[in-house]
Amino acid sequence: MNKASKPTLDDVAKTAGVSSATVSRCFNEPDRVVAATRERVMRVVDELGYTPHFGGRALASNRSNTMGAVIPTMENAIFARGIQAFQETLAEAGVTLLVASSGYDPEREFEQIRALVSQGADGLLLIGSSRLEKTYNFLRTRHIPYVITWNVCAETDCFIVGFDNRKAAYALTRKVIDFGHRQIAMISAASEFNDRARDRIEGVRAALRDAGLSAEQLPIVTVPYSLADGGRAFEELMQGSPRPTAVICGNDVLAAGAITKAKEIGVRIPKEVSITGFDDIELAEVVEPKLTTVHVPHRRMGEAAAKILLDIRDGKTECHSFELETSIILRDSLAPA
Amino acid sequence: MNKASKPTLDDVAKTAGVSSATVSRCFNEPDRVVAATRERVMRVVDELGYTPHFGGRALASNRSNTMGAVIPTMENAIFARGIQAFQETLAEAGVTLLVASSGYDPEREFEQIRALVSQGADGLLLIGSSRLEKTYNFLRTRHIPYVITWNVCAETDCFIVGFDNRKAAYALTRKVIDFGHRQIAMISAASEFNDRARDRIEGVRAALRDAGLSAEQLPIVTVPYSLADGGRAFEELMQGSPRPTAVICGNDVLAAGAITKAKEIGVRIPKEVSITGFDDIELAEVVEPKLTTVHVPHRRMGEAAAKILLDIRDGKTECHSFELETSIILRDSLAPA
DNA sequence: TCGAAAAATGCAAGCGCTTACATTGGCCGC
DNA sequence: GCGGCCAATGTAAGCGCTTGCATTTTTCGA
Repeated sequence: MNKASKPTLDDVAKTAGVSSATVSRCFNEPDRVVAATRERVMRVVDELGYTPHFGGRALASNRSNTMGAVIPTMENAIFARGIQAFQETLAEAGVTLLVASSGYDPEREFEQIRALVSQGADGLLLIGSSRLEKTYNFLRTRHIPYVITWNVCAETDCFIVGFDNRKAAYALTRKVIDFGHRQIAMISAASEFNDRARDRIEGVRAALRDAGLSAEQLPIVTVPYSLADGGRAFEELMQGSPRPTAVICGNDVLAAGAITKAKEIGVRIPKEVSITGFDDIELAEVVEPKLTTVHVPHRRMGEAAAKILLDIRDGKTECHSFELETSIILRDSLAPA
Repeated sequence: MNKASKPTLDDVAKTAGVSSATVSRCFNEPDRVVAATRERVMRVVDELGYTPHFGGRALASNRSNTMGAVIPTMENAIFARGIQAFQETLAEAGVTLLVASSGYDPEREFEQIRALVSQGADGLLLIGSSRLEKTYNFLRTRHIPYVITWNVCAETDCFIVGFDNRKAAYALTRKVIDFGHRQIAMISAASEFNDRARDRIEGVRAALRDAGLSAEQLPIVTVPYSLADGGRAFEELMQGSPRPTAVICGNDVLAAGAITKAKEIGVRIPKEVSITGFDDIELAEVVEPKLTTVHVPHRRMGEAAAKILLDIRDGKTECHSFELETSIILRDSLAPA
């Protein structure tokens, strides 16, 4: 072993006076090696600072102990919590997580998925269900297990751990209407490649319709995902006529941006205008007034996704998709019209 | 090629009627293959949905095109922005990022670093400089390039892209004192394995001392890192006597938690008590009153770290450590005593 | 105490890829 | 028309590890 390079299994084996197979078994099937030998080997492992070479292992065993996740962005707290839980659950099973972000670009998502797969990801966590056809083709022909999160969808041949964005948005809008609001507007993330945003919009529209309000002329401002975007959108809506008395936001970040902007331009929340969010991230409790929003069990979603992927890897087929419940959290930003 | 398994280089080679070496060269040194052949090969690659096997590649070439990052937690926006920038910069160079989180536990950090290295990480982004001796030993004996971020430190033999937490905290405290505050308290993250927290505390103490105030009896409440923690700590401080007129928080999350709690218990900010944060994440502009804080160029830090790591990988040794400047952002949460 | 079964360990063949070196074939100048 | 050179491609030897099977050692009942 060249001292500038990593020690290998063989180095350990030679130093410990055993065969490389025995060293390998110390790592993979410790029970099959007698304690005395195992301890001696492990001592040498420590001494040499040996770490198994991932490539060699993946090549020989055809397993990588790696899962991948492609999320739209890491900057947004909305995904952070779920991914953190995903990672923790995987880590418990000795599996490493590879994270990549697509920047909400489907083409980039495709590339990232390819990259993760060739990195050896045994399975993938994906956000939502709207992606390029070729992406699905790739996943299918390569038999990559994946679980779709953050939404439920019609496709039945894939694993899903999500919640019903449409239903949740419907319930929330219902609540807003029950508070007496009739002039309702919406701030949404771009929905072109974002089924969560699309479903939320649909939910709002459906609730409006069912309440006998015009769903077609629901004012919607579509923006990217930052706080500042939410503020700008809010300002635009305030210039509309008739001015909305309630603004339903596609997520908490946009809602927080809207509230912050409202203060700047002197619109009192919730006295003049009510605002609602979606996700119930920490931010929702920090803004003043506190945000009425839809609580999403992000952590449970991440954990469940991890478990499903691990089950698939271990050949347990009993694992199935399931839908998590959301709930409406009433706080101060929603008040009677 | 079994149709249930991934196509290999040989499958491509056979189908295209060339040798595996030629296919390999199409990927790695396209210029060395004549255009006609290359196109034919690439067509087959598409047809078969071939993706190079990372393990095989890493094994044969001894390169992985992968960098790793170990951060304390993904849940915290403080790291998210910097890591996002890090990832984007790496992606431009065709390098994949592996992220792991340590939960602020040095032992776990060691394990995660080992895991990333055995996954083939060519380099590592690490947060801060306080970690186990054995971790540094491992890094050193294995010749793993790493860059330390989020702080500057005394060690000169490693690459650093950070800012001076002590200096920044000093300047901020100075500012607080200039506003007339004499009863100052602090809420900090646990500093045992967290040099950023420690340096910030030291900076505060030094400023106090230089202003002729007693640094030794600075009330400090130490907590984990969540919003709720910040709130609890604030409540505790408010029961102290004499009651502080300014609370310096170790980061924006704690500060936001403190502000939120202040409202709950009826303490007016900044009229009765001023509060400051650190980091200048989005949250700082959302809380009411807006947070006076230290702006940290997270994105630039992430980008610079990526560039350094790429330079090291490419054998450019000219890259060196550097210190980024922070600045104080005055907002509404700090007012005269 | 002996032999058979069980437990522990060793042997060696790849896993998919890169790459140094060998081979082929086409083109040049003379 | 021929030798020599270069560009294009092929050959084959590993990279570090796992694992089925072979071999050695231990255990234990009779």
